[in-house]
Formats: sequence, structure tokens, C-alpha cells
Amino acid sequence: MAIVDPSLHSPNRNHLLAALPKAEFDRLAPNLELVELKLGQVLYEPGGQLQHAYFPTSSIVSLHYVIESGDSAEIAGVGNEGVVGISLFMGGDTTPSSAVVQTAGFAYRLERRRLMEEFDRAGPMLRLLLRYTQALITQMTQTAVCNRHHSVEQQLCRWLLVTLDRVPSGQLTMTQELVASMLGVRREGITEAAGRLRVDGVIDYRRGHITVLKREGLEKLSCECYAVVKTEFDRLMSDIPRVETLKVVAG
Amino acid sequence: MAIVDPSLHSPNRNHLLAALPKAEFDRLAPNLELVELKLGQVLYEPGGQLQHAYFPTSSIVSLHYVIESGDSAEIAGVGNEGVVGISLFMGGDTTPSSAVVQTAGFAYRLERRRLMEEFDRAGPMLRLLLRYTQALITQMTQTAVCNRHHSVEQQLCRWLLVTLDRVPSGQLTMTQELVASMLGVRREGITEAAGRLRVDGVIDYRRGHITVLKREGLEKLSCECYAVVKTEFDRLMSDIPRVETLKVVAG
DNA sequence: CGGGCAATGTTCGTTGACGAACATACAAAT
DNA sequence: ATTTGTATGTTCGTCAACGAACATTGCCCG
Repeated sequence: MAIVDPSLHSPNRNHLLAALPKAEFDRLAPNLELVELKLGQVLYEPGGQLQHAYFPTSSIVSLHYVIESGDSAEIAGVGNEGVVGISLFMGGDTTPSSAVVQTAGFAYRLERRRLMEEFDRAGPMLRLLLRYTQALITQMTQTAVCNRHHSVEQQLCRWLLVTLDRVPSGQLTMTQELVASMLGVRREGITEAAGRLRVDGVIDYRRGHITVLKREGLEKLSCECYAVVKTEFDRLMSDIPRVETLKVVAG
Repeated sequence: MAIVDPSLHSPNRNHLLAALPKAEFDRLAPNLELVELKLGQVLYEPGGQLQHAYFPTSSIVSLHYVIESGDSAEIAGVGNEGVVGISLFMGGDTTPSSAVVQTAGFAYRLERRRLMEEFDRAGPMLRLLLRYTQALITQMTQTAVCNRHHSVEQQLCRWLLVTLDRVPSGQLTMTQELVASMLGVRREGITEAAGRLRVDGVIDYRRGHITVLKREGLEKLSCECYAVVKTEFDRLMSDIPRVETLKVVAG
């Protein structure tokens, strides 16, 4: 049996759960189920009925859209700052997009019914989730304009920065093919852009692994979209107190 | 003094207001203020504190984003099916985008405070606004992927269809320059695409006016995005009963 | 330790959109 | 009716991204 660092598996590694007042958190805690998300796993597909909301701790989930031609694009990403499944409380239960695990890891999931019970109390949980949804909208908005006007290289840098924020080690497990699918561009386009970044000493990589060497380099080459989203995210989520010292409920 | 058809100025020409149960509508009605929105008028700008929500009746408002280079793109449009100012109730009060009047007309506006009073009752108004926000998210999502993968001509057709749904006459007051700014492309690109559509007999136009002749033609040449959004919109908003026969409160 | 295969590298022609520059023509105002 | 400004038309060269085809290389697994 593997020895597991409990801090890695505490619900409060997810910022939303951590931001809940104690009363709300304690109500939810017994219903939070730790699940392991594997690379490529699909949390929901277009039209599928979503049964759980997922609060990532160490995993990253990509909200992904596939069009008729087979081409696709990432609409937004969700890491430990957010939750997958906003359509549960926004209404409609499903969306035309899908949610795919982009980086393997863990998440806590909460049954649709439990989520709605808490949401319908119209208390802190509702305000928190709506505020987060607004931040997610900012991300989507920026993605739309970024797709229109910025180059593949700029978008790659932006994407690496966002991912880096969620993977503090800077060691990404990620093929160029996968990155290309996220950005909705050709794999060759990523190969070329990544090659330039490597020559510049900004990143290094080998088969399925990308290492960020100079974060400032990415920031310089990225379009403004990274900073805009980050700033807006911080503004929206900052006045929500982060509860740092929640005790883990002992099994 | 101009004689005005009162049905044009009834709040229930806005689908959201019309969908409210009588009790909720009656509470809000005294606070709804009819305003005329002029072409190009800016309802809010990035960072500006939004003071009212706007429920369009005959006007169309474009949620618009301008990047550092000066280039821009439309993120979504709001007509009489929706409301401008979701950040008021979602949280944050403002967004990095702006709202610009794309087609002159009327709207009812509601003070931020009044809106929040009703929203905080956690009744039908909350559910309605969240459901609409989910539909708006679908629009933004689709715009993001459309910007990545579809041609200017396809996007023009999509945009004309959306606008046509909000302007039943099919007579749009709109320069190519303005359309280009909406789609975030060059004016010449619109000239060329529109020229092809005219040759095909799908549309006709003259200085600042576009007339749709064959709607089916647009549907054929448009990308899938129009249909996806429309279908999803209908799904999300259909189980919300439309109140057709609200009485106008006499002044 | 040596396949075998997936990931990465490289090249080529093609294309859709861009940016700039300029020509034309319509509609509103004098 | 003529003017004038703005909307539309047209044509360049340029370029970033595409699609396809193929070469190479690192890593896992037998």
C-alpha cells in the first residue's frame, strides 16, 4: 500500500473548497469523493448528462470543443483554482463542449444533488461559484479574441504560462501533439514554435516532457491575454478569503 | 408628438422580462426605465463601474473586446432575448470587455441595486438570469472555436443570420466597416465576401444597408456555429414559459 | 540490447487573410 | 444640381498557418 502525503489529498488544495466558510465546508465534506483523473479521461461529452462537479486538486482539466470537421480548440482550462461542471448550477446540465483531463492527478467530486442542495441555500457557495464562473467567462472571452488575433507562438507561450501556474515544478508531461490539439493548431506549428523557444533557451523538452527554463522569456513572447486573464482572475477571486488551515476530517 | 405603438415599448418585448412570473414582474416594473440606445453608444467600458442592467427590446448590443494593438472582436451579441450586464449579478461588477450598441433601438434598464434585490431573493429571477448566462457562455464558446477554424465568409453568414433573428424585417442598417469591426477582420474581407453573396443573390446592399434576400443561402454558406448556438439557446430557454400577455402598467 | 513505434523534425507548395494604396460611386447637405 | 465626405470596390505583394509527405530519433518493451 502506497504511502500518500495527506496534504496532497486534502480538499482544501482546491481554492474554491478552501474558500468556503467552515459551516459550509463541513456540510459538504462527507460528500466529497476523492477520485484519480487519468490523462485523456473524459469527464463529460456534448449532450451527456453530467452527474458530478469536479474540484481538481492536482489535476488539470481542459474544456474542449470539437467541431464537425474534427478540428478542435480549448475553450478554457480548469485547475485547482476552479471547478468542472458549472452547467450543473447555471442550468441545462450539459454543454456542447466536453471536459478532458489534460494533466493526470486528483480531484474531489461532488454529486450533482449535493451540489445543488448547497447552491440552493443561496449562501457563500452560490456567491463563490458565480464569482468563479465570471472568471471562467473572462477566460473564454480572452480565448475568443486570442484565437482571432494572436500567433501560434504567442498562444503557445500563453498556454505554457497558464499551465505553469498550475504545475509549480515547471515539468510538464505533455506531447506536442497534445498541445496542438489544445490550441487547435497543427502539430507542426507547435514543433516549430517550440523549437524556436528551445533555441532561445526559454524551454527545453524531450519526447512527451516540456520543461520551462525561463518564465520571463515566456512572459515576453506571450500575448497580453495571459496577463489580462490572470489580473482579472485575481481581482475577482481575491476578496474571497482563502482558508489555509482547514483540518482534514479523519476517516 | 409622435404616435408610438405601445407594444414596441412594452417590457415584455424582452424575453427575459416576459418570462418572469407576474409577482416578480410587478415588483420590478416600477423600476424599469425605458431608454433609447443610439448606434455606437457605449453601455460600459473595461474597468468602468456598471450601474444598470439593460434589457433590450428593439436594440442590439454587442459585447466587444479591444486588444492592445487596437484590433477587436465581438464576443457575443445581446438582443431582446437577453440582458446586458451579467457581471452585476455574477460578481465583479465589470469585465475587460465593453458593450456597444450595434443596432439602435430601445431597452429597459434596471438599477444595479434593484436588480440585486430581486436576484438575492433566489427565486425565478435568479434561475432565469443564470440560465441565460449559460446560454451566453455557449455563444462565447462557439465564437472562440469559430474564430479559430472558420472562414470570413462563413462567419459573415453566421453573423447575418444571428442579426436577422433579431431584425425580422431583414433590413439591416449596417456598414461593411462596422461588420468588419464586429467580426474582427479587415473591411476589405467583408467587401469581398459580401460581393460574392450578392452575386449569388443571397443578399443585396447599398451604402450602409444590407438586405437579406435568401435566408436559406446564408444557412448553406454559414458554418455550423449558427445552428449549434441556436439549438442550444432554444434548449436552455425553452422550458422557461414565455408570458405573452403581460399588461403594460399604465403611466 | 535491439527492435518497433510514437514523438519530433523538416520541407514543399498552397491558401486565406492581411496591410497598404488607390479608384469609384453613392447619398446627404448646401 | 453640385459638392463633398464616406462607403464600397479593386489590386498589389506579403505572410502565417495549413496539409501532406517523409526523415529522424528517443524511449519503452520484449
